[in-house]
Amino acid sequence: MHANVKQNVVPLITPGLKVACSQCNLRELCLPFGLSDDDMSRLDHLIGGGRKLKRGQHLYRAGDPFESIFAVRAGFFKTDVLTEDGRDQVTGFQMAGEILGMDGISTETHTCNAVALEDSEVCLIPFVELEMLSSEIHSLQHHLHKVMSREIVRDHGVMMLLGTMRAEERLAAFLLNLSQRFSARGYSPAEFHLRMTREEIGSYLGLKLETVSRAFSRFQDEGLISVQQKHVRIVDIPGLKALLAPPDGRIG
Amino acid sequence: MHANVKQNVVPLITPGLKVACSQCNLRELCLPFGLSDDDMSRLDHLIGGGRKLKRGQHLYRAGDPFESIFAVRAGFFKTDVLTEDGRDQVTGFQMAGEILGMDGISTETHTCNAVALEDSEVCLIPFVELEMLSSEIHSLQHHLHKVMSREIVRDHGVMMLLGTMRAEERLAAFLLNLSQRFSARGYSPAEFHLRMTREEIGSYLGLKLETVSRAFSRFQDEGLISVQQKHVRIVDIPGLKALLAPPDGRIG
DNA sequence: TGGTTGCATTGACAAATATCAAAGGGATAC
DNA sequence: GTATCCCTTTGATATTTGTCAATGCAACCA
Repeated sequence: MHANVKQNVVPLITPGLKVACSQCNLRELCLPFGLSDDDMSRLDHLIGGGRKLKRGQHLYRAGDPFESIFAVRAGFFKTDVLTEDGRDQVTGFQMAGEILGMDGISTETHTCNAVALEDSEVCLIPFVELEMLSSEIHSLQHHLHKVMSREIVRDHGVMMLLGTMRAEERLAAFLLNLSQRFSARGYSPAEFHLRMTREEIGSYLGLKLETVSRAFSRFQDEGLISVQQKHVRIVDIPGLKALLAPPDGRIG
Repeated sequence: MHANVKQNVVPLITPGLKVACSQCNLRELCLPFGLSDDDMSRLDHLIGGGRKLKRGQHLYRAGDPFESIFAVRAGFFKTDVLTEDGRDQVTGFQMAGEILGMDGISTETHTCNAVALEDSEVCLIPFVELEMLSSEIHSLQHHLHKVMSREIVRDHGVMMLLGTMRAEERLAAFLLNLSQRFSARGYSPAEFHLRMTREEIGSYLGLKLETVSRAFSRFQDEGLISVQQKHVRIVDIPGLKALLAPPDGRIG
């Protein structure tokens, strides 16, 4: 882990790493969604190459000057916020096609840390240039707004989770969310590897790692999932969904 | 309350309600921030008039088609999300100069409800036209992005609160946040009226209303605040801030 | 003005989750 | 290949918050 910190001092842009939205199989999930071929190639020219990160490396840190947003090309990230008083909250996990770094726009400084949870690859999208291009291409401008808005809506969902659900409901919602996102990327919705630790899941869900572990075990005992360390197989998706039923379920 | 629902069926645009950013004393807090006089008058022409709402009225509801964002001109709002399974989460409280409705951009449909908690007034900002103008006025475009980004950062702060703080810490953070926002608007940071019920505070903070009430009482017993129903006076701001000190405070 | 209704407070108890502690299992580094 | 370290699991107990219930307070309506 300390080794990674050291490597991270110099931002490792990989100039040879060719990226082209038009060739990318994530284009339907990512920023170029809905662009014409012509507009997409203009976006291609803007994108400042790719960058590879090893597991554990930071893509950016809170306090770094904001210059670009990032599109995850491959791999898996977490973002987290640290406060002066020592609190640490994981605010999200990002996978291929998802956009990172929009928190930095408001203060021109990143407000959270983004860390690769496995060897990963991102596209750099310089923000000043993206704004310039998006004033020319209306559909790009609108899609950028949609991406930012989607992040706001996603955050509201997390607030709902943290504000109204109990431990097992939170974990069920989390697993179903991962399942759905893997599925959208062509992976199995039922079987996947968790890239994060129990502690990171707990931080995201507002629980202690022991509580997360116990909930996993309970789900397994109940035949909802099969779990071994980081490998998860969802056996009973409807059963998991049923856990999210209303707290006043007997009434409704 | 039912009377309000009825009134709300017809959106009450108030055509006579003159609004002009250039004359508005909220312009430093609101969307026109940083615009030249000339650009501000272009924004003025775009703004589709104002709308007045009585306490309890909805500005918009989840499911409504998205057309505009709104700037709070006067008054006080809450936003909340309802799920099919009957959960209800207050996602924010908005006061003068703050922007409402950005959740609707992503799906072209509002995803939450916005309700006036006192008689209020908003400016309508038609979003299609705002995008058109912002492709011409770079500073407007950039400021819009900052406003959306600020919302994302704010949401991360709420996640931190919900994920890592205990009941009294949450309430202290909430009161300090209100205090700071009232202060920024020229009101007393120490004495204000809460526009929302204990239940709404609880929903926002992920607590039951009884827990909120007990925390208020405890703060009063400890001489941190003086509270009588909805009237709050903060007696000891540093004391409240100290409550947010690290959970591992003995160590650090 | 008096009653009604909704909101707030408080108490006693129950339930959920955190904390502390110990031990086992895998992955990683040497 | 083996030792180490980190992650995970599980148990016993403590703490926090929720639930249920009763009462009080205040504003609003008739």
